[in-house]
Parts: sequence; C-alpha cells; structure tokens
Amino acid sequence: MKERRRLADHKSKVTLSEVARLANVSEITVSRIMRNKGPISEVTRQRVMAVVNKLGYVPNRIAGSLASARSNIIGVAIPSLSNIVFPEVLRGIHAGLKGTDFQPVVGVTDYDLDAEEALIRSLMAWKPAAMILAGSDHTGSAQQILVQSGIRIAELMDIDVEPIDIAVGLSHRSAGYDSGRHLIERGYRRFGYIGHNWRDDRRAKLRYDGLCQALSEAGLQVVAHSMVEGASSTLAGRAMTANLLANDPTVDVAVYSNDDMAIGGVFHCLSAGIAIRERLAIFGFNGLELGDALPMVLSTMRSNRFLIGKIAVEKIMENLAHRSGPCVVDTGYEIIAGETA
Amino acid sequence: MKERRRLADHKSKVTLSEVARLANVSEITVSRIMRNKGPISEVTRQRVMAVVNKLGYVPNRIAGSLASARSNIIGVAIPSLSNIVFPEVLRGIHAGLKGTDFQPVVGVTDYDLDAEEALIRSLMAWKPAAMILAGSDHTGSAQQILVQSGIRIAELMDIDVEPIDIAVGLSHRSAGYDSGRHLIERGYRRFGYIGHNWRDDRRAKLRYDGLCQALSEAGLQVVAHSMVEGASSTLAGRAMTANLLANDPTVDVAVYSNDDMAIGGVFHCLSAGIAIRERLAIFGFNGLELGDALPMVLSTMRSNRFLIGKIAVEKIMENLAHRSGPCVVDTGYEIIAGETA
DNA sequence: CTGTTAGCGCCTTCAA
DNA sequence: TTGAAGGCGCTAACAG
Repeated sequence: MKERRRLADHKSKVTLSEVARLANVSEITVSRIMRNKGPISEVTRQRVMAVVNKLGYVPNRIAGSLASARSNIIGVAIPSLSNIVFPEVLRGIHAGLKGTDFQPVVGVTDYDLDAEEALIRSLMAWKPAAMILAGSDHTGSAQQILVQSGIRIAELMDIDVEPIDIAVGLSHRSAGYDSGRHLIERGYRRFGYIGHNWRDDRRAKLRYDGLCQALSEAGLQVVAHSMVEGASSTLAGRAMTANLLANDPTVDVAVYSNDDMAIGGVFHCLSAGIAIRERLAIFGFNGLELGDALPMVLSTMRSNRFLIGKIAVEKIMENLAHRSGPCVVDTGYEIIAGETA
Repeated sequence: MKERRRLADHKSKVTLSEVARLANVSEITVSRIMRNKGPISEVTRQRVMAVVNKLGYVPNRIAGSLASARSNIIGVAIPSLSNIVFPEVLRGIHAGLKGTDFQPVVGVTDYDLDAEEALIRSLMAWKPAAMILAGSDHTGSAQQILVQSGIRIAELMDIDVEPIDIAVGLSHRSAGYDSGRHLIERGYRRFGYIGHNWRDDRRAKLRYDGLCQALSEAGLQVVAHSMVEGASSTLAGRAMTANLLANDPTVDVAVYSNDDMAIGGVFHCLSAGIAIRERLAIFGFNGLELGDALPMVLSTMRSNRFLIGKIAVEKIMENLAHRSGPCVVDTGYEIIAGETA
C-alpha cells in the first residue's frame, strides 16, 4: 500500500521530518527556524536552511494550522466585484495585510444574504483568524455563526447599526443628509433623484432617506424620480437623466445614487447640449477618481473606500485574539464641491 | 493541562467525533455523510444530520485537507486591483467557480516579480488544487515551483509565449497590429502614441510593438509619443493628450495604451474644444463599458477580461488532476469602431 | 539552545 | 452499509 501511495504522488514530498533527518536535528528545531520562533543558534539555523533550500522545502500550512489551531486566513465576503467600490475596499484590505503573512480568502455574495450565509459557513470551515464582511445585514444563522465564532469580525461600509464586533465606514444616512444641506445652500430647490436597485444597495437607500430629511426640514422634497431596475452603471445614469428631464423639465438639480450614475448624467448633458449646473446640476456619491478627470469636475461626496478596508484590517490586527466590545470607526465623508453643482 | 486547554477555547468545539458520539455512529460515517460520499442509509443520515444541525457542526477543512492531502483552494496572483481589468478577471474566476466548492485565495503582486514569487510560495503552502496567474513572466524559482508542483497552472491575459500548462488570453502583439491596420484603413497617417509604464505593463508594450509593425509595413511610423511614468489613469491620459498635441500638432490620431488613458484623451478634447476624429482621432484598448457611455462612443478593441477568468477556471476544472501538455486558449479581441476614430 | 511526547480533526485503507 | 486502525505534517507543552 505504501508503494501505491508513493507512486501516486511522483513528486517526492519534502516534509519537516525529511529536512530534520537530513540536517541531523529534530523536527521541532526545523519548525522553529521556519517560523522564526524560539532561540536558535546561528550554526544550526544555517545548517538547516541549507537543507531547506536544497530540497526546496515549503512548509505545509494546512498541517501547521491544524496543529496550532489557528490559521493565517482572513475571510472576506463582499457583495460584488462589478461595483468598483468593492475592489477598492479589497485594495485597502490587501494594503493593510501587506507585511503580515495573513492571506485574504475572498468570496462574492451577489447581494444575496443566503449566498452570504453559505459563504460564511464555507469560509468558517477554514478557521479564519478574522472575518471581514460588507454591510451588517446577515441572515439569523449567519449572525449566530459569526457571533459564536469568537473571532474578530469587521463589518464594513456602514455604521448606521450596532456591529457584532467592529464596524468601519460612514453614516450613509447623514452623508445623504449633508448632500441635501449642501445643495440647498447652493440655491437648488427642484430636486430630482436618479437611482438604482435599493433592494440590493441598502446604503443608497439610506443616503436617499437622509437627503429627503434635509429637504423636508427645508420645506422641500424630491419632485421627480428615475430609477433603474438593475445595478448602477454609467449607461443607466445617462438614460435615467434623459428620462428624468422628460418627466419633469422643472428639475434644477439631480442627485444620483452614486458616481457611476452621476457620470452618466454628465455624459447625457454633454451630448444633449444641456448646460450643466445652469440648466441641470449634478451631484453624485463616492468621489471616484474619474469624476476628477471629467471635462467638468464632478460635484460629489468622497467615501473613503480604500481607507475603510485598510482600517478594518488595522483594527483587527490591534488585537487578533479578543473582541473588545462593539467598536465603530467612522471614516467620514467629504463634500467635493466640483463644477457640476 | 487538559483543563487549561478547555478553558482557553470557551466555545465548546464541535468536532466530527462529538457528532459521531451523540449520533451513536462512528466518525467515518459522519464524515461520509458530510461529504456525500459512499453508501449511507437514509435513516442514519437523518439521525446524524439532526445532531449536526443541533450542534451547528461545521467540518474543519484544515483537518480534512491534511488528511486527504488535497485542498479546495485555488491560488490566484494578480498584479493589481487598481487596474480595472483585474477585478474583471476575478469576476470571471468567481463566476467559473460558482457552484463548485473551490475557494479562490487572491494575492496581489504590485507588478513585482519577486513579490509574485513570495506570493506563489505562500499560496503553495496551502497546497492549492490549482494556481491562476496573470502573465507568464515569473522569476526562475517561481517558474520552478510552479512546474514542479504538478498542479494545474493557468497563466492569463497573454498568449504570446508558451505556457507552463494553460494559457488563456489574447495575442497583444497582434491586437496592436490589427489596431494599426484598422486605423490606416480609415485613413489616418500621423500617429501619436500615449502610454504608461511599460516596465510594469509588458502587454501594453506588446501592443505598441504590434502597432509599430503595422505602421512600418505601410511605410508609416509613430511620429510622437507621450508617456507617463506611473500607472495608467484617465487623468494621466488627459494630461498626456495635451502634451502630445503641444509637441506635435500634426498628429491626426492618438493610439492609447488602454481605455483609461483614451477616455482621458476624450475628456481633454471635450474640454479644450478639439474636434474628436476631425482634428484628433482617439483609439483605446480594452472595451470598457464606460467607453460606450461617453458622449461619443469610444473607438477601441474589446479584450474579454471576464471571459479570460471564466475560461481559465473551466479549463482547470476539465481535468483537475493532470496536466495535458501546454494548452492555449485564445479569447480573441474585437474592434469596436465607435465614434472617436 | 534543543529534544520528547502527544496530539490537532479528519480521511484512507482494509475489514466486516 | 458500517467500523477500526493508523496516519496526514506540523506544533504545543513540557523537559532537559
């Protein structure tokens, strides 16, 4: 049987004990050297490393994790890779993890809570050192698994609800509110709203609610809406802008669910010869780099996506072992005055 | 000691043997049920599943992988998350993996081959079932590790060189060549080139080479260049377009290293009042959705990033166990005539 | 500074 | 259809 085994994996597997044997030391010594842990004499280290290099030994983390009951995996569950904000959050996560030897394992939920639950189960099976999730909406079971796991949990983007452990993000409600205040101050009165699917993008809805509250406090309201069914996109923003103006030509400012949509609005105006700001002001959300490169700098609100990912990791690393009671980090937002509103 | 141990992990760990004990079966029976493998009577299954659910048992994949000497991990190494093409490739990978229980573990190399080597080592330590890499440039050691691992290796984006195992992508050289042919046919003669860092983005260089060859065959050449130091961006494209026209006002068409840059060119022309196509034609590469939403549809070349990721996974899954000799999949490209050239 | 002893939680193989 | 025995490759907890 042994023979059969050996035949199957033609690559002679080099293991710790193999290295130990050839270096005339015990396994644990090699183990310590590979992990830079414990006191090791320089001579032994060099002798062992020589063997390691000769054999091309790569420690098996699976075995290591099993033995030490901890893995260097960070589970990450995001709703989508299509929406540019999530790759940016991922960038932040990778940036925060740089230099550590933690590996993010990323899964995508497609904005589906049941899919998220399945993903969380699947990630948990790797006994991750921590989990990073987008949003704070989870199924009951998912919530329970997360709470009971005892590991650090960071819920990103949103700080409008109490987190399981760590929340990093901004208050979308108050971002929406402040957008409204800003635009009212600039003299706009006839508000249009151009949005996309609220069921998936709950944060867009929160911003809308905040906007409405600001308007309402000023005795105003959103007088026209144009919503697309699916995800946000520049093309959708373009079409919906045409739609909005057709439905209500009196609108003097359009607030968009995000920059993708708003940039579509800019493009519509540019190609239809509509004077941006004079005839229709445009206001987005996110502060994408692209907005800055447009013929007219987009008026929008900066949400710090990269920072959100990075800080989440930093918070987790502050104390990987224990939760320290709910902790909320507000990464804030910032109005970019721009030239379109 | 046992006592201390138990105190440390306050969460009573539910393991296979725990479930087995409570269900009055052996561990292996539970194991078989969890993996849907081997013949199990329906009665036993239900009894066991009841316990599994009551305890919230989640199999430990680390232990499972160690015992079975295989993991369901797919290692992925990409150069960057900033360049939109890689998240799109990732989307394809996730799409291809959907429904399987493989988990991608993604690392970022920042276009650094040594960083890639380190990443490959680190991913290999998880004994992945396969590896997906961007590009076919690797350090010698990395190349060796990959070859010797014996697992399926997919090298994406580029099919201009012989792969280790599987290559999925397009010939950037011939894409560049065909761009040149296309633009010559449309009557352009004074070519400008606007690009970014070739050291990092070797594929952009290949396209440039192809372009030059097409021009050369027609007795033409690139008469002016504007290159930025860093990564591609719309802002850089904008600046470089102004630069190019200042340096050589006779240029009648600008070929860009990619769509990000080209869109910057469109924006420059729009805000400087330069007639696109009449005065300066603009041609990009990638076929980003955004190009389609511009006031004038961007003339460019579609590279099928999503497809590249998806097909790579499909190829890998065709036969996870064995390499079948170098295999190249050409996902092709397609000229989008557009309105800017 | 180095080694010994015992597992980690699961799966493979063989036997019933 | 089920089970028993043994081990995957590594590391924790001690002891020298």
